[in-house]
Amino acid sequence: MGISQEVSFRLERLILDGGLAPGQKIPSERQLAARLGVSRAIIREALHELQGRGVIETQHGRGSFVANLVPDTDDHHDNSPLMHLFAGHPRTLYDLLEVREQLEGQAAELAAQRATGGDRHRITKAYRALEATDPLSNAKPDHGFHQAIVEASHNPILVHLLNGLKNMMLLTVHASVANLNPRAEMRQLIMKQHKQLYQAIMAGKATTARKVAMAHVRFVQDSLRSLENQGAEVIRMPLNSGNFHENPTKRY
Amino acid sequence: MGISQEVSFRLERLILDGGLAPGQKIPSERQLAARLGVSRAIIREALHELQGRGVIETQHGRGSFVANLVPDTDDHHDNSPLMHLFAGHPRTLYDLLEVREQLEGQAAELAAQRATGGDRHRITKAYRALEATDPLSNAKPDHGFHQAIVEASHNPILVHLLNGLKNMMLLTVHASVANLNPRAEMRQLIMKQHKQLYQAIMAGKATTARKVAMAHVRFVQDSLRSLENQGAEVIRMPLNSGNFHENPTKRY
DNA sequence: AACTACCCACTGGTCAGACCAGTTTTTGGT
DNA sequence: ACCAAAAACTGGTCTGACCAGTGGGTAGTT
Repeated sequence: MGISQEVSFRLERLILDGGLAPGQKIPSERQLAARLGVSRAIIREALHELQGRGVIETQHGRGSFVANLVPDTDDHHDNSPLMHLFAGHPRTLYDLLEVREQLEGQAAELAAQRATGGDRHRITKAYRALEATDPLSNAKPDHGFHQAIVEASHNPILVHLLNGLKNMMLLTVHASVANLNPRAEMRQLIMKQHKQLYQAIMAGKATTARKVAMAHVRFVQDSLRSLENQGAEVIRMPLNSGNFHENPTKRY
Repeated sequence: MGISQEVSFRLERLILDGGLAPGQKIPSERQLAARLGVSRAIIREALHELQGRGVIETQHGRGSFVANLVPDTDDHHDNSPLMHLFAGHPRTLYDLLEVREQLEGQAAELAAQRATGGDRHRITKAYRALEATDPLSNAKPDHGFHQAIVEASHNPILVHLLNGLKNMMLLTVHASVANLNPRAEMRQLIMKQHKQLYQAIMAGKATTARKVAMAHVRFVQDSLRSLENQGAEVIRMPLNSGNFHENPTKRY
């Protein structure tokens, strides 16, 4: 193992084992270099590695600080490699929606073809709940409705994939965007889409259901895009870079 | 954001977008530095960050390689709920193909729209290799061809999902079925489909490419079904197949 | 005394070039 | 055709310099 790795391990050990609390400042690069008897370049490489792991955060001119690594340990499903790929790559969100458009369309089509009595009942129930929630609806009813449809496709693979994609979405997109329907027009459009989807599935119109579902996803896609063009911050950057601009680390 | 971070993002993006396969070598530090117009130190810091995230692995004297991030996510093949579905449920294979039909179709469509010069070159190369293999071809060239197409879609999510599905296929379907083209007619049909797909993508005919790709998957589906009706044992039950997971990940 | 401007001593960020240490390829002699 | 030395790669480390933000302190102003 190279010196660089050794240093990064040593630093990590130091941080985890002992005195250094989240938010605390770690010695400057030059100090570390002198104290550990290595060049500053090595220190920088080691720090970048820790940064990649989300152990520390660095601020130009101020120093490096121990990151809040609590979330890192308790839900480890969002540090999956795929999530990392995602972090901070806005385009990937659209890649996601691109795929989702297909799968959601297929789910709707299959649901229209295959929904049993029980499925129809569940879908209807979810749809009514969707209609009921008026103004500041959270995303839950929406999710329930789509979930019921997907399950009615009777394709476990599809259920699984869409579930995964949805989780990624939720992790990536600001919650506020998830219910991006503060504007009345938009809410009405979405409700109309839901209604069309519901009716198509209930009528067993597979092709229509597919089209409507795909249009729905595409609509969401376009909405996000236009939001983004308006300067809204759509993507949430996990762990590093994101929050220290707007929310500088507390001083001590 | 510093140049270093920018570079690491750019590299990460390159890895995903270019669909660089796990295990694949990335350019040397000096090459990257020259090509991106930054110093080697920056490249090293960026690489260390990616290393910290587990995106790449580095070997002294040899180079840096794209880490196996897929196995990490599909490493659940033991405890994944998805795998449980498979055990003893032949129908799941068809569910799989059902979804795959969609995604392959989309991949082909996007490839036709987005393939760059490099993509076209890779696809052509894979296609020639496919043509060359005459009789008892193993599945590798076929896989290479499809893989090249999927990667040309420039949608990392799609790449990831199809990769996962393909792995499941391999785990589920008897190898003998993978090359289910002992019969000349069948082989010719498949080759014809490949040709059509290749030409459509090269010609940039997105809709045609999608249709052909979907038809191809459906053809495989039908073939498997008819094989099954002839009494062949198509499904391999993962649970009692002993050591199937000793080495599911491909080497490079 | 309070406020502002400025300077200076920090911090991290980037660069250039050199050399060491492994690996792979090329080469040259048998 | 073979095998071993040499050359041409690869990453690993060091050095010393300079740029770019940050913060504290100090001198000058009000």
